[in-house]
Amino acid sequence: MGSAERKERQRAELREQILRVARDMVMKEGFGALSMRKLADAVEYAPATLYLHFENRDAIARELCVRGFQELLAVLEPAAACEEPVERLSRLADAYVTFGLKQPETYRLVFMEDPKLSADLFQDKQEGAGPKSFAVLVRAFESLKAQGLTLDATTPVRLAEVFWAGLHGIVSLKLTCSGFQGAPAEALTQTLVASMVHGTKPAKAARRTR
Amino acid sequence: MGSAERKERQRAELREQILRVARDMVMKEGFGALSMRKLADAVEYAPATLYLHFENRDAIARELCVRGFQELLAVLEPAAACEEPVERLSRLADAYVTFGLKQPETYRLVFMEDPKLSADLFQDKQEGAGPKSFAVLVRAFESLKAQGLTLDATTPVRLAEVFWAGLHGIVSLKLTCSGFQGAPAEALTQTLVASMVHGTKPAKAARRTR
DNA sequence: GCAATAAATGAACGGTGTTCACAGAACGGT
DNA sequence: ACCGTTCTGTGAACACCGTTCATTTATTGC
Repeated sequence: MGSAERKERQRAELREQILRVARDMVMKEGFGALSMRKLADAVEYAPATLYLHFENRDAIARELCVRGFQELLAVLEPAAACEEPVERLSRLADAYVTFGLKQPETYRLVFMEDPKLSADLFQDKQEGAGPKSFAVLVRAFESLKAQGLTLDATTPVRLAEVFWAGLHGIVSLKLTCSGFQGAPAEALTQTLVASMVHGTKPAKAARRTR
Repeated sequence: MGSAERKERQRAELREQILRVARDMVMKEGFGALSMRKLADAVEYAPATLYLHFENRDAIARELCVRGFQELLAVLEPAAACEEPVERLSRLADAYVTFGLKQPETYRLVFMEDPKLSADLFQDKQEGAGPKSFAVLVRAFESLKAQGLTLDATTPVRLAEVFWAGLHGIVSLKLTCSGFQGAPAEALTQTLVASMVHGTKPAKAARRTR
């Protein structure tokens, strides 16, 4: 009688295998080079079979997006554990940028490809990796604000949005317009951190800027 | 015999027409929807004819890129004329972001599509719109630094790079992850400006943050 | 073993960028 | 006015692409 469950399991397993192979292809050659036919070839099924498990190519991309974002969240979380607020922000920034540069194609897929793919990522305020990651940043700025290290008139949420934009800008310009910024990404990152930490004693953050 | 020149002129004119139509198609439906066949249809030639004027599709894209960047430079230049440094930075930021949001597909093509397309844009330090635009930002930060309104240990070039990254982050996140940032782009922009203007009296910039 | 259900597929449709042998027009020289 | 060259333009083909659907194959419950 357990055969129904077994079939279910096999189904899920194939689905998973498809996603694994798709992920590999994306990481190696980018999302643009992910074709249903090559993917089918790689998992040794006919192309049409993929459509028994995914509505279409975009559905696969969406799934890879949420997983990619989960990976990002996973590298942010250790950095978020740091107590000292400025240091925490700095580590979060480093973790974010490092992730983007180490996994350029994943980063592209999640943040730079198609609005249709990224749209869902920021819904589901409780569970999704998007809101969770963002919340980590907001908390960092709340800690900074508590120590009077942020712009007075600006909320932590707003600061987090701008900070994220800065990080995303650094990563995505490196990925797309590599010849643009002269400075290495870590230097830019720390300048960004220093820029967003206002107030009495930015000495520590400023020193890392050089 | 002026006929050689006339042919040259006709050739250039057709090339121009192809680019005009291509630009329209990109602005309306995005670069992804620009197909050589549809383009050939629109200019009423056979697809193969396009290859007499452009090496391939990417060559057309590259040309559109440099023109798109020229348009951006054209909206930055008026803002750069402002005397007061903080106000100048603020206007530059607004101009940049407004351009990106008003011409999303052009912006995507220039800054978010393919490194191969954007690579050239930042070479040619004298003539290119890329370096020229960047220089405008650097000058703005030089003015700020002269008034002691920037991070001490950081060069104007570095600050300009980070600032550009911030602007690019704001625009590109709006374009790709629309549901992400709650605040409108202008608000984010002004917070970014306020963040990068350090020193004695950021009151003016800070007020615009709200 | 048989009927029913699920999984997998081959072939097709309409689309893409690109190439190339070929046709046609325009030209310069005689 | 003719001819050979040179440039412009094209139709047909190649090799891909995502997606659909009727059909076949395998698996299940009885």
